[in-house]
Amino acid sequence: MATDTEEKIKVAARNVFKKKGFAATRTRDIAEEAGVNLALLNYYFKSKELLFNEVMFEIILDFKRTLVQFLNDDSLSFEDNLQRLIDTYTELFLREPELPLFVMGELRNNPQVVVEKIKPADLIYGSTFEKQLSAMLGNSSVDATQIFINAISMTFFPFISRPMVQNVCGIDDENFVKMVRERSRNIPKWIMSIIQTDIKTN
Amino acid sequence: MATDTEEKIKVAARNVFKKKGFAATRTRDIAEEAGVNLALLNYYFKSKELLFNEVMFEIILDFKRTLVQFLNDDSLSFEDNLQRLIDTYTELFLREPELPLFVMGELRNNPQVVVEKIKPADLIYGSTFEKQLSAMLGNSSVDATQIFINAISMTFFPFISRPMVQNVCGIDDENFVKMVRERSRNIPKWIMSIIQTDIKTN
DNA sequence: ATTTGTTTTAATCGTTTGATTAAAATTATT
DNA sequence: AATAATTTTAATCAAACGATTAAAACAAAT
Repeated sequence: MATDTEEKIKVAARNVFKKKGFAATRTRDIAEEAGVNLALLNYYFKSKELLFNEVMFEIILDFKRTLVQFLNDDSLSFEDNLQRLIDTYTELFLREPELPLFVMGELRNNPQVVVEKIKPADLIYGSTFEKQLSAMLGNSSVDATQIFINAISMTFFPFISRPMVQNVCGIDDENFVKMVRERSRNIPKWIMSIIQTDIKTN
Repeated sequence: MATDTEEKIKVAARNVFKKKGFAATRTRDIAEEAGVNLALLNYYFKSKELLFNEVMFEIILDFKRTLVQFLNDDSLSFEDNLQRLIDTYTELFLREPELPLFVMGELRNNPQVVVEKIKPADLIYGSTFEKQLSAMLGNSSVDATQIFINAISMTFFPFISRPMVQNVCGIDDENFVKMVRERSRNIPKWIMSIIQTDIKTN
């Protein structure tokens, strides 16, 4: 059972680490953000590194949860499942804008750890989602994985390159939210276009 | 005219900064990588921060160059221009795998500086590429910018999430290269699918 | 050949940073 | 209420880090 203080530190650590990454955050930043004495970080979490690991694993799991949640629902069509997946990630990233870049950064710093925690291959292969997608593609030349990568790319990347996107589109924060929500509605349609053209050309 | 030493430092700094980011790199790392005395960094570049800025601006400009290069060639069709753009970024990222994540990281740390350096809106609007794309879309419901974002997303994101992609696809480094090259050939086709479906549904 | 200017080096400085400690404050137990 | 255990605090430590310095090594100029 986590103390009140312990929880405050964890929340603060999550915020600061997410925003600045491991190397750029000082333990004093976290202590200040938590409104807590510096020594308490070590009292509860031993070291900066262990605190980071604990926080990072939680973030990674939040990230993974969305995937797990909507990959195995066979009561919905492929397109509806895809729509839900994209919607959920879009809303997650709207709530926590630093999440995607943080995860990608960790993926660079600790590829094997992150991949081991998420195990994306294990999640996708054998899932309802993958079966639906494969069935739809038939013996098309491009495989299901590439289509999946396209969907994730189109969903994630605008958040990672947000300031650039806002400049290109000439929009403020408020309209960025509208834009990604509209993209979220469009991406399944776009994916279906890709699939269908791909089927026809074979 | 840059000294030999000065250039060695810059090259080393570029490599280390790209890999680890500003906060995580120590000046001693750079000195060692350059095979040069630590004090020479300050002798030639005043401070770690100024060295970083110099290196970062060069990286950002390398990044921008590809965009500038292929956005205004009206001797080629839209699809051919798109193909060249995607090919060039793909080959750039194969040569410098840390580039996309580094730029995105800087975009988070210093959004206004990076956007000001690249000015993507100024590059795109009024460009041949944008005119070709807009002409193709006509009065379709989705605008040219979204299509452009899709192309860039599908091109960039696999590099940013590389370890994840390699796990999902079950491929090693060598086959990752093959995969992104194949994607590079497919993305223009996929983009055309999106455009054409979008036109039809309006 | 001597002087002047430039580049490189080893040593060291002052801060910052993560971590520890010993005492104080608070809470729990008897 | 007295004692023991836990939590919090202020002060401080040692290591790491960016930066500086003074002297040495080297090159250029006269």
